[in-house]
Amino acid sequence: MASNTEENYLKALFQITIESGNKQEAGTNEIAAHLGVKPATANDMLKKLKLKKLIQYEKYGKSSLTKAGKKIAIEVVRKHRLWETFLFQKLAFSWDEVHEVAEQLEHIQSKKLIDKLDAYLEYPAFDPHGDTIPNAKGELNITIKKTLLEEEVGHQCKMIGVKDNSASFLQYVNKMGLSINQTIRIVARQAFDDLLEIEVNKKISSVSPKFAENIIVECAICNKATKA
Amino acid sequence: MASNTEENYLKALFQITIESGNKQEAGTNEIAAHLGVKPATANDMLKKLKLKKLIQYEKYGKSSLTKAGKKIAIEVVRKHRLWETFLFQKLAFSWDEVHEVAEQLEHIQSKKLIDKLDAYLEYPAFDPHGDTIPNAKGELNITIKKTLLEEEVGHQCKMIGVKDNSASFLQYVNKMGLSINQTIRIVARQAFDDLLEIEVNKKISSVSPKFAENIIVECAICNKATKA
DNA sequence: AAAATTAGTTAGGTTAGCCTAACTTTTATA
DNA sequence: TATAAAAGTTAGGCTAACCTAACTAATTTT
Ligand SMILES: [Mn+2]
Ligand SMILES: [Mn+2]
Ligand SMILES: [Mn+2]
Ligand SMILES: [Mn+2]
Repeated sequence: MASNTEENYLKALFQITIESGNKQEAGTNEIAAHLGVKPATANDMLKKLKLKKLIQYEKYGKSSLTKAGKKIAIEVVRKHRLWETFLFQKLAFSWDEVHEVAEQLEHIQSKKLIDKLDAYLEYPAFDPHGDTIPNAKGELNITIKKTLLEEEVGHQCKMIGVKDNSASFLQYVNKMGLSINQTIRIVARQAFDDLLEIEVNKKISSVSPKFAENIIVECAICNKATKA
Repeated sequence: MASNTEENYLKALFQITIESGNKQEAGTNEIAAHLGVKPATANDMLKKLKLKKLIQYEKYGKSSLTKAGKKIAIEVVRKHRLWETFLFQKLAFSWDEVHEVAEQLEHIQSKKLIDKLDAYLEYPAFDPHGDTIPNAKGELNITIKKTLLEEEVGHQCKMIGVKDNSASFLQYVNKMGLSINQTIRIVARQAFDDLLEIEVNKKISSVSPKFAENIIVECAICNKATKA
């Protein structure tokens, strides 16, 4: 069983590699910076994780997850995102409050708990930030985060998250009648000032490009999801 | 901020003293045994907790909680019991599965989380074992655990927990139409064989004394709750 | 009251996870 | 290609939470 700290390293490596850039590896300093520890500390841990066969690592080289390490990393990500969804949907936490608490909850060890939580939330596909939630088998749909700004005119999409987590933006979002899972239809894009006309709940309104690029959407029509 | 381990020691001291016996103190060996560590280990921690002014302790003497220590202990107990209630009521865990997971969840640090969870559960007074849940102010109603066996004939009471957590007993309980918060009326007590006639959901049935002493009830009529 | 038992303490040691300071290897730049 | 900068490693040290073994104090038992 991996310790909380080991889980954090595996998650960091996963996020730096698979999620962010597309190279399947990360340097010691990069990992250390991501976790807020010194390179010397990360170095110790990388050697330990290698011994446990959770990562591949050679002196002076980059690190990458083994199959076993990736499995653990994805489980942690799954727990993190399910807890965020729980906090947001059931306990009325705001977007910007969920992450910190989920950092703690993601280390609770109980397969049963997380699978029951998943069922209780009705198997959500996305967390409140619009990130994909891996399923119980560890399958993760890596959807390219698409924003409302990029959505095509005429298409109907679903809001699945936000990029900006500031209270002011979230209030603005609420005022526009938008929330997670809300259906949005793109009515038109004004060439003159780039304003986007959208239809929400049968009401048409206009939003700025700046606003639109902070709304994450999913579109059944132009979906190009891939399995990881 | 107290570490998980410190919290466990404070909770242990609380449970040994206030809850169990009625002396407000416990010995080093007793605490060590309760936590499954060696006396030498507990001794180290007691000295540390004394330094932090969370307990009173003198060499070769018994230990007791200070006001600050008791506050933390009660917060941990509150979290433990609220999480147990959540697992039981919302995630359909059985009585005997909740404790282990709650041992982990009780250390999550977020005042907001626990207060929101409390609200979400509609401020429950008892956990699935029939133990009182301290409120947000740290007030704890120490109700003497009363069983169905001791309930008076004619009284109407509410089932708040069970003593026996075995799967077989729980199934039996279910079969009798009983569950948490279920109202039970005591119809009669047969002098001949001590069988208890109870009314549940307008249906009358008989239960053995052995059965009755494993059902924890609360009775509005004969309630003698006290504040701690 | 002495002896035996139990309770509690101290000293010294381990491991995980962190650090700083000094060093080495790799990579970038002149 | 030499040199400087960046990246990575090693050595040695710290604290929290555990341990064992040896000790001392308090409490029973005889
Ligand atoms: Mn997060
Ligand atoms: Mn997220
Ligand atoms: Mn419990
Ligand atoms: Mn309980």
